[in-house]
Amino acid sequence: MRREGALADLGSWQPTRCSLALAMDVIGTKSAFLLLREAIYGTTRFDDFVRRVGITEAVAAGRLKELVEAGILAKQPYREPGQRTRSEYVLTEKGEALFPAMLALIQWGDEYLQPDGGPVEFVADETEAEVRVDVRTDQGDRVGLDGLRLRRR
Amino acid sequence: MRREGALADLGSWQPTRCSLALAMDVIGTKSAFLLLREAIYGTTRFDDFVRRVGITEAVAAGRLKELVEAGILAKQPYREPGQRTRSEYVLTEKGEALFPAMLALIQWGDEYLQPDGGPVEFVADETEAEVRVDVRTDQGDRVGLDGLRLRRR
DNA sequence: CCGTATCCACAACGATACTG
DNA sequence: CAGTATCGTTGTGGATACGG
Repeated sequence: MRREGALADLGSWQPTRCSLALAMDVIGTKSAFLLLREAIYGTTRFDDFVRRVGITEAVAAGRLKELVEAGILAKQPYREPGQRTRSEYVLTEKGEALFPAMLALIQWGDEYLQPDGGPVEFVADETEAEVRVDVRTDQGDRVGLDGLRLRRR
Repeated sequence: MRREGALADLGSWQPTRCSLALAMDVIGTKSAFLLLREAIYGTTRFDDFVRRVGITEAVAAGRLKELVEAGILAKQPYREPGQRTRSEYVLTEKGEALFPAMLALIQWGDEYLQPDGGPVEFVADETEAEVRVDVRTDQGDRVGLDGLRLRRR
């Protein structure tokens, strides 16, 4: 694979326009990633985020506020019958769209950082089929880094 | 989707065993992500990493060393005919395995953070077909966060 | 249950200068 | 080309205490 040549062909590269750099400006901290993992796992309550992620309330409050401002989480008041009003943080569509990225990182960790694979996996609700993330062409063929090149849009 | 219930069913949760937390301990900085993006784009030389990522030499040197120690990059001396010996940083198999995660983040940024989509895209070398990353069951059906649940391994 | 307020430690990063 | 050295600033996060 001659990706370097392919990149050079693209000419001058604008780091500020890179989508990954923009993404990391929004979610580029460990705590943000772990909060998002929890949100994907279904956690919605402040207290659960704090306990399950293992961060302090101050950090959780700050990060959650940033994620809400970024439109990734929505903070909604709700009231169970007979209870007082509480807050919950739920993923927006923008937030749910991060699921492939999160799952890809979890999968990578399962495979290369865990001695015996990861502790949990996602399965389809009915069929129990395990779900995985991978890279495919629009024809549906799975592809790796070899055999790819960059194209300017 | 009742993921919260599904998670609660899993009982006590060990944050330290989470693959995402382990992954973030290794690549959990903005500069690490951007260096990996460059490596995936085909960059191999110190100087190019510094210029294209837009970080200082000190940061690049430190991060690259960590990525080498983590087994994600390999530092190799090489010599072009008639030139002096240089160093290059190439992705190991472990490093290449991060491609789906990186592409997923880039895709997310393209879609939600860029006004007109991202500046570049990956295409298959021969067919020119655009490649994308998504989540599927092992039967090949694309699935979203709804309709999934967690299962303990 | 859902946070805020302070203080502190350290990690991450930029700027600059310098070396083989 | 491929780094190292030093300095200063900001970001990130832990600990603790406190309030609606």
